[in-house]
Amino acid sequence: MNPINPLNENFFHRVHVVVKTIPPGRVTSYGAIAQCLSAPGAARMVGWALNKINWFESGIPAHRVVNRNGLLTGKMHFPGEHTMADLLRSEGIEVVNNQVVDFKKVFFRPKPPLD
DNA sequence: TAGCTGACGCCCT
DNA sequence: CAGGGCGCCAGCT
Repeated sequence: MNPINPLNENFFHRVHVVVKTIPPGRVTSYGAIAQCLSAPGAARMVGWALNKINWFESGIPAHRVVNRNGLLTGKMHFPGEHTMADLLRSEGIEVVNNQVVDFKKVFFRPKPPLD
């Protein structure tokens, strides 16, 4: 394919792309995505980006994105209170007390779209 | 138009 | 050890 200009695309769009690359049964952190986009510290924006998208409509597995502690901080924004946890469990991820068990093991480090 | 907020992360006190 | 504050970038009001 033609060389996609990563800088040409808004940070917003890039976040969506990266999150989509997260395989089932794996999770990542906001900071990892932000850092992946060469924007360390912009982790806030990552979660904020997911908030404005229709994850179920866009097909973006936002439930696979948790905070640096492996805590399901974004679950409160889901329609159900345990929707996020339920989705993760559905993929084989253990979730206890709103926290991903063995977060380090299921942690997936996303790579830049440019590759 | 300018300012504020926001699903976080790391440093300082 | 715990709590509070600042920084990140871009969309909203």
